[in-house]
Amino acid sequence: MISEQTASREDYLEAIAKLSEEENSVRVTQISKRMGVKKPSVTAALHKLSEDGLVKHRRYGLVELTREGRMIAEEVMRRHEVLFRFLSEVLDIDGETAQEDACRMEHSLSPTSLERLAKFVEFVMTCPKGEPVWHKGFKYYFEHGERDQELVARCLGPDS
Amino acid sequence: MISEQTASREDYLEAIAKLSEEENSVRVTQISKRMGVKKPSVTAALHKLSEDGLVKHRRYGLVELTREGRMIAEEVMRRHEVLFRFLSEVLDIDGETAQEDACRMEHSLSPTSLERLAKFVEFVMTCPKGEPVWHKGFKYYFEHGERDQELVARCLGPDS
DNA sequence: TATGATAGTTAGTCTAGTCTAACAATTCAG
DNA sequence: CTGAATTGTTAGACTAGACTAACTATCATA
Repeated sequence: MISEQTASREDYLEAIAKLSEEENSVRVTQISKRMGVKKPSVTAALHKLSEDGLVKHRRYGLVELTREGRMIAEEVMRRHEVLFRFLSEVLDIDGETAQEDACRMEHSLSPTSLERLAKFVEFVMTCPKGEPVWHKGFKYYFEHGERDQELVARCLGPDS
Repeated sequence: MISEQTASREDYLEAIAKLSEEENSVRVTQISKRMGVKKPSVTAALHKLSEDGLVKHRRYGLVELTREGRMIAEEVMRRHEVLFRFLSEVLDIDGETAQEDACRMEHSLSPTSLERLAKFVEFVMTCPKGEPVWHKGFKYYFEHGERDQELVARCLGPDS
């Protein structure tokens, strides 16, 4: 289960999943608009995804994900979410760029790296003492091109 | 300059660049082997890259990158390198997985995120005090599923 | 220098994914 | 309940990128 999908197919599944959350029914035109693709392309894609049992779609009817389709879509959305949070929260990249990059990279992150990256973001963003000093130090570093000596000094201890 | 390339074209340029470093001349067969692609595919790709002025190649002859081709290849290799180092050194992903992921993601990282990520890796791996405590804490965290209280305690100060 | 091995190319096929143009179904207003 | 507007589909063309089979250069060596 959770067969390998192309980037394009993953994008369709993801778009359908998001539209399902936002609207109470999903139609070809909406998918077309959201993905910036013409309607015949959507019809063709739905045909193939239908054949593979990932979506339900009858001519002129509504579009729905099957259980398997939804699982794949959720997997893709998770990859997107984790990448987006890493880029925007940890690296402090602006939201628009982070979204665009996440959209492209979400198709090429292995499960191993995904889980590790998720842990990383969680680790950094839920430090029990608030924003870690080193993270402030990093922001200073990429903004000024050099380390903030005051923050370095606060990073005490022989091996810290 | 540095026109947009497809993933496949970037892969060819990258392979040619690496072979140029390793061997003293580059031929179709070598590219074919390295990329796991049949020779006619290489010929076809070289044709197109030639037309666009990214490689020099005469029938039955050697393959070389033009100045522009080399610039693109170096850009791609930099993306690969930065992603690889992030995955393997910061996230502590095993080398093989890190290489595979870097190979796929290297085609979808924007210049903005690339530079920020490079700074991040540099910041983490060249801490003036050696490996940062928080980084050890992260390794403990993903190995054990929870924070090492001793390390948390060492992360002192009101807002650290 | 002739010849077999190796290297490279050409021609043609296939798949995925997109598009346009034209047609068909559905829906909604009057 | 009928016709225009909207929505969706079909048919057909195109591109990128891969493949196989068959052909052609090139090279090395006897």
